[in-house]
Amino acid sequence: MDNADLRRAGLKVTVPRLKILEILESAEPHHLSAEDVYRKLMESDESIGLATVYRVLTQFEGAGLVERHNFDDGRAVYELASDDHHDHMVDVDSGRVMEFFDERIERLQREIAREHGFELVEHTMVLYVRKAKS
Amino acid sequence: MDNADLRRAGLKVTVPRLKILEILESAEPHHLSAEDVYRKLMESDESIGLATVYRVLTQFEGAGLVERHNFDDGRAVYELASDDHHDHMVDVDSGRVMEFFDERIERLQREIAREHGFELVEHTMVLYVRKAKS
DNA sequence: ATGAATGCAAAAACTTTGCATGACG
DNA sequence: CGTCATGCAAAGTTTTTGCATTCAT
Repeated sequence: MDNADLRRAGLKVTVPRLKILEILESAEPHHLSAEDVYRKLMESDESIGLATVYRVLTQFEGAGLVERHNFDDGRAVYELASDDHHDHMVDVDSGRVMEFFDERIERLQREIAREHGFELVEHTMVLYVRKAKS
Repeated sequence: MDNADLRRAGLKVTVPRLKILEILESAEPHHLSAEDVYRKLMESDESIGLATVYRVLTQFEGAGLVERHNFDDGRAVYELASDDHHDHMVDVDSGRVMEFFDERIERLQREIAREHGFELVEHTMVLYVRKAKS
């Protein structure tokens, strides 16, 4: 029920928004840059402007439908906001991005924030890794 | 002995490189964008091109002299690589960036990588926090 | 002297904006 | 129908590159 998701976010239901939502849902890997989304739209023979892609992604982010991350190569990537928070692990050799969740990290982060007199609002964590030598 | 640092990195000792190194050393806060560095150079009446700033920062990064981070606003910031690794905490209300180090986190990250069959090369972690309500 | 480094300007990459047209509710 | 959304093109940002000149060793 993507329609409902959009309405709930106060956004009109339009073809571009539905298509982009659909692309984000079926994306593998989950992380797409605006260009990635645009390219996939082209492949599906949709004539949707790149500007619209940016606008829609930004709106989606504002509405909490997607999350925006900045990996260390400097371009923004978007990913559908699922309820299950997770962090990222990047294989520096292959560039492959993996997702993982570790409760110990989550707990520790909240604790560290507290120890400094703050409360944790959110966090980003990316582990750059390499296959362990066998 | 910045001279030695540069030579050790295989870089010729030039005015731009020395000046930029100096700026990074005395920077408060530690994190400067290329523009920030450029602006400070202008203030010191140095006529060094912005392109050179980018080139030098990139070289420094390659040489391990500085670290590059991408905070969530999308522009790259550079910071002198000190031996003491640390992570960052950003106060979402004030925008203030703080540094901290926590061995428990470091250890846990290595452990998580290992559990997934990888070895940790490096990592970035930013905690977005807010002052705890009193 | 010779290769590396610089400055400038031009270009590339990424993202945002203005405006007229078209679509949603 | 009124407004909001879109497409296109133009402009903004940030970063990179080409090339002639200058500098370090």
